[in-house]
Amino acid sequence: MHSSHQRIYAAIAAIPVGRVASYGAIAARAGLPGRARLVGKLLGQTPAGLALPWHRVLRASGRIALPAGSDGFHEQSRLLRAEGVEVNNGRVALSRFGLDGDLDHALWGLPAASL
DNA sequence: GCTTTGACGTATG
DNA sequence: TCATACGCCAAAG
Repeated sequence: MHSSHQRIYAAIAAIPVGRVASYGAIAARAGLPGRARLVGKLLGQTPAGLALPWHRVLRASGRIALPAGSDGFHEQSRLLRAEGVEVNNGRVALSRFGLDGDLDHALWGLPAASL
């Protein structure tokens, strides 16, 4: 059985440590092109405690989707910086940390442990 | 089964 | 860079 959220979780889990991806990229990676909102909604409903690198998911603009100043916002910034991702005022340079950029998209699918 | 709800994306000004 | 509009459509109620 392959529920859409299962594939979405898998796509998120596939983001290498120290890299980020947009909601749209996750959706596409999950075989659901154009369903970025579904990814966001799912994460919003996903209970904390689930071992998922949700913090590596940003908007297409490279900004943190959560409301600036909220707990989640700060939490996400913290988790990203802990992995070496530079976060400035809730923004990340996708040109350097994004998988969508022209960087090594080949990293997709590689288990984080092998990096 | 119809309506509302999104941690979104792209286009446009 | 900000705002506004519109598209998208699976889940939740």
